[in-house]
Amino acid sequence: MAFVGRAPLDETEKALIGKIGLLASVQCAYLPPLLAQCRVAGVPAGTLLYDQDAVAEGVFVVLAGQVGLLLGVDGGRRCLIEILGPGRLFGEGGLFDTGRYPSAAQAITAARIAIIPLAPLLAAIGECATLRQRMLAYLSGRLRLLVGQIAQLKLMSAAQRLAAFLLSQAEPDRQGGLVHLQCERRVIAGMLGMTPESLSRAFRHLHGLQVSSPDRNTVVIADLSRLRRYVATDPEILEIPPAAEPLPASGFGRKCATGAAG
Amino acid sequence: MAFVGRAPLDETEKALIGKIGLLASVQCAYLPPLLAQCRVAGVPAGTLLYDQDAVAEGVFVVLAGQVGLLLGVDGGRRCLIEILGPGRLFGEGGLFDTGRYPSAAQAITAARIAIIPLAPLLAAIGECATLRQRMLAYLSGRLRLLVGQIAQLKLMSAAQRLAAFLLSQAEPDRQGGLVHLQCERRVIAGMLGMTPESLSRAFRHLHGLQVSSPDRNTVVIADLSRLRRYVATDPEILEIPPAAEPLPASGFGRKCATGAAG
DNA sequence: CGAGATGTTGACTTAGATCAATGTGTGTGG
DNA sequence: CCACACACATTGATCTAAGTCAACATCTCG
Repeated sequence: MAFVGRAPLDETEKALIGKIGLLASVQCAYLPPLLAQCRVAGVPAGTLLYDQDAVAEGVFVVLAGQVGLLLGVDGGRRCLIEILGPGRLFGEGGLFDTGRYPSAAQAITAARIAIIPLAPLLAAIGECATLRQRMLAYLSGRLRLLVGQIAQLKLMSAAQRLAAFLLSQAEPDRQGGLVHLQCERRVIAGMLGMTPESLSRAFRHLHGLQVSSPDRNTVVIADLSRLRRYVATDPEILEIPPAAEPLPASGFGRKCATGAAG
Repeated sequence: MAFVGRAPLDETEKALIGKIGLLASVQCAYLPPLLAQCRVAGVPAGTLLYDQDAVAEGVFVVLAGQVGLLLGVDGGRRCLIEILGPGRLFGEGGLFDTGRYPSAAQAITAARIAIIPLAPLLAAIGECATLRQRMLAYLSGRLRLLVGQIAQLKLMSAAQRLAAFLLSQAEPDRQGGLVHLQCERRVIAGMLGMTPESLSRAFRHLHGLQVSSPDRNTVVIADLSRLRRYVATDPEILEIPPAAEPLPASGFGRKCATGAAG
């Protein structure tokens, strides 16, 4: 791994790692030595932290900056699956079966990354029931998120996906919200499964719903609930009647499963 | 749960459950009593086995028939995430954190379902290291599959997704392969994220690659490797040069990350 | 300041959705 | 057993969202 420098964690960094869901408030004798074996590295933007199918050497935590997870399909094309910010764990994908990283990880911005070596982590998971439980919960949570992403790609328009993304990133502020985009638009476009051009147009579409972008890195949502309604809506039409419950042997084909009483 | 009948497992069914990845060849004192507590139920097509967000009562194994996992997004629309055949486990999504099912499950065809009650399963996982390991591996595997699906939705055309699906289902047969589709086309269309009409056209598109469908439930692939090449290909163009490795700080935006030496 | 990346906008193309019509089965009831 | 109805599959004719291509504006950085 082409990291530019490695050092032990300082106390602030230990605290950040201690806050991530997986390790938070675990009382486990294995944890302090695990943290002691962690190393931290600063990497410039664009660094490939590991490549898809490489043998897993450890898991990672983003301390600062942003990291992208990239998946390649046959034929060399890659797509951005997820953008990870500070506090996010990654590289755990192949830990428990293949032993290889299922996707590649690349620093989107300059970043600080904590490296948790494999052997002591696996040992700790093997010994500590809480940690085990956390790991299972963590994987379950990721699974749910990804399933949600699939549904979004299948059911929602580009503008709706952008709206959903903004909502997921927004810090609430009275009835509105504020979003800080630390990364480039093309990156966001990639994650939302569209081109930068389409993203630009999706933003313009959302202007009509009082979403404005005073500068490149900021998005202001004037009315969160209105945006939520937009996301929950069939493209174009507002205020649809509640959908019928899933009927026996139907409701699969059409995008919208509401054609019951026709 | 509106099951039409429950009975203990017979030996054949125990054998099938014993073959699924999660439980296969686990020597664990907790396993025989766990299997003894399982029940089996026959359900007609269309039965809703559980609904999204319902409190989890157990996990399930498909013994016969097919079960669909449906995820609803806000607004009542649902989409088919996965089609599960015999031997597949489901309902494990919220076991380790929320305690609720993250998606709904519906019988696509008439089906036989084994029900594994929650408490003894969790107990077994808590006690048996192998089972734990299997559970982690199982979740990791599912995670990878879903990530792959996301990439497919983002990068591949409808016909390519169909081709990938067929390849994943094909029983190899010399250089060709045979696929048995037990479910309706509309169901397949839903899972591939397209309409039945588009699926029909995708099939016609694949006729050009020697994929034929002599009857409704059968698809014959004359040349598996040719179809694989098609899946691995940028839409339209065959025989592309190998892609450049992911470059520092680029390769996110465009669908195809191959614009290096231009 | 200039060069190259990045973002936006417009014109155009296209993949796939939608709508509508027409087969094609697959029961169901007379 | 046949006629009827109904769901499913296919086909064709549009329509539209999003991709593509190209021009231009902007930003960043050497």
